[in-house]
Amino acid sequence: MSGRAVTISEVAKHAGVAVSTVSYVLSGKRTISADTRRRVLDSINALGYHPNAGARALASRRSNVIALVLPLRAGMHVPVLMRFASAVVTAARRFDHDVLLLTADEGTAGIRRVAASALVDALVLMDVELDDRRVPLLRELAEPSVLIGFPAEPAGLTCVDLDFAAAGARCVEHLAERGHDEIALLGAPSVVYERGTGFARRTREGFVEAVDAHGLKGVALACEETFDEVYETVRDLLLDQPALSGLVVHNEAAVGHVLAALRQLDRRVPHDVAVVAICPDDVAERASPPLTSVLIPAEEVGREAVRLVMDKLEGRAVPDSTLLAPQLAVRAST
Amino acid sequence: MSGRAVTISEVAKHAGVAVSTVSYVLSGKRTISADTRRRVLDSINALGYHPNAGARALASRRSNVIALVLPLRAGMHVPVLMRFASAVVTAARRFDHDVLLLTADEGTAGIRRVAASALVDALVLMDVELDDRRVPLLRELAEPSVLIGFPAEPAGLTCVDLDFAAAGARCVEHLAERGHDEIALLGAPSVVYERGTGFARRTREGFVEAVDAHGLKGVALACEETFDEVYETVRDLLLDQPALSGLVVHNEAAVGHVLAALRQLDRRVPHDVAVVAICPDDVAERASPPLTSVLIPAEEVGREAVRLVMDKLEGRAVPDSTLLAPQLAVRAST
DNA sequence: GCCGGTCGTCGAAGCGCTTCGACACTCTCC
DNA sequence: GGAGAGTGTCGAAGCGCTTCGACGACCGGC
Repeated sequence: MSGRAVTISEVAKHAGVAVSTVSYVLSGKRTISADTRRRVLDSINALGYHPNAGARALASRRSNVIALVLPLRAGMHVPVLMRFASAVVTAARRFDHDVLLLTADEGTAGIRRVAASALVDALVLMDVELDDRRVPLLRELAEPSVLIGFPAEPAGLTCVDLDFAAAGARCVEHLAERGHDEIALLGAPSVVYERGTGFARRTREGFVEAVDAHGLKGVALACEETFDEVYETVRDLLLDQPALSGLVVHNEAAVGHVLAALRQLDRRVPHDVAVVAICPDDVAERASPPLTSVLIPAEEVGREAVRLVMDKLEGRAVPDSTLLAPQLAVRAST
Repeated sequence: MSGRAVTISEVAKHAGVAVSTVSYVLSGKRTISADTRRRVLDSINALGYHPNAGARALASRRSNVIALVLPLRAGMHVPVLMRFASAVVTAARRFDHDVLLLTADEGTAGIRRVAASALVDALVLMDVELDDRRVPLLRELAEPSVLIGFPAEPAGLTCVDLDFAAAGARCVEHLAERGHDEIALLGAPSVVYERGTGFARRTREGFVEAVDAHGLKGVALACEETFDEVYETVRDLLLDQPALSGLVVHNEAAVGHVLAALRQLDRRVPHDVAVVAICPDDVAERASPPLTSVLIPAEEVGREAVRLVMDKLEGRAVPDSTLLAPQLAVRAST
């Protein structure tokens, strides 16, 4: 292979047509006779032609690349982020776009750079905080963007996420249906609440409201991620509330430790304590016992984010806010 | 913001110089007087100029983008992959390159596409298998590439990785020094061995050889990743070999379960059983007790991979094989 | 049989940048 | 004081593609 790449004009010569005709065959922006199209396509295959991305971007003012901005911070459960990322890449390919990976090291400068240089057509930001430094920048950018997660002031932005408040409430409902009336939420590490990450707070709010609405006794706690800290938290919780019989865990990294702690404290799941998790399906299924859970629909969220950003790119109107309904999968833990 | 972007010719006009002069100021490929350079740089700042990536790629035949190919398969520990990825992005930025994220959904077609369309200048592939379908393709590509991990037949390729054989051996040595003479390796899930992933096998080989060399009794087992399976594996192991006193764990996802299983089987770490892990530092530190470990130097490997690929891009000779020496951090578990 | 309207194709003008050769200077050295 | 060797700058030719306007060929309608 290698050598110089095949260009569109070589294809045109080979097929006996004009360069522009080849371009129109590829883009479909003008009608081309079936016969000509056939000849052009054959030549493309015969020569192994691939359009040059730079030239195409220059001429069309579209790079067909979107940026995926991944902060990679403490307290985030990385496998979940990765599933989002993977879903975004797959979805973007369906729209014939590639994905440029941006991390937070560069701060907002990276976003500015790829937008100003027309390296990307649009942006998808993940793991958005309530007070996110990147948000003001987005507002002044010409490029469309979509956020996965909600900032404090989402007006004028396009955001998509699982409806975490509904997820928290759904877990409470499930436990209430099962007859538990004294329950607790073990949430994210406290640093995540302090940072004001939206999804953690929204889950807690949904939990608290549902507890009130059902007239249950319930408490919401932060939850660190080492075994020892989790053990202490669970032990103290059971000491305080011996009648506690239901637990909602919204912390992928801690969920295994919670189960281990319950084992060590001689509480059987689900007999003594029922456990509902908010976590990806694979984590729930791999746990012992497999956990009843509200799944975090990473694939769906990623796909939706891409769909929205493509709509914006085409100038179509999109809703400011897209909340995906939680789905509860009942397994052995409740 | 927005509106049309500033072009190089506007900068040239503003500074009262030719377009080519601006270009040379930016690239440094010809000498420019300090005075002219100053004026040009001022104009660039005043106008907020950012070179158009597409135009630059077209004219220079360099996109300043490298592809990062991430398979995202079963049995891989995702946080580790992510740390590699993050390191690659950061390192690439130091060379003024961006990173395009490719997953395996497209198979080898994605690699072919981004290379043929000149979207990327070079490729970094992660999580390489012994018999990797992507490898033959790399050989026929004009674009330079670097593999993180080793295929079975690495001749003519550039590969970089932790020296896993040395890591396995290092763990054995450490346990031998501590006086343990009956030990075991708990490795990756069996599917990973079957697939022929290099690092899992190389660790096992290093382990086995070192066991022989030190005249120890040792066994190497695959290790699944649910608690129940891990528990059974550990229980059976201790049943078979009651005198076993040292464990090497090379499986990030299972390491927490191994410790939980030992707790449940009333074996104290390190008093009854010493545990050495091969895993990222944060996992080792977060465990209870904190684990003596050979760290997986994701940042260093990622950085090295980028350095190598940039060298190749510049036409410099690079070694076929780069093995990073393992480093053992002693903590509370041995 | 002529007019207006598609339909299918072509040629050319860019898109914004890099890079090559040329040229006008200024030094340096014999 | 003139040859030779840098310096610093410019103009123009692309890089490979998209897209616009133009135009011939063919259609049906009166």
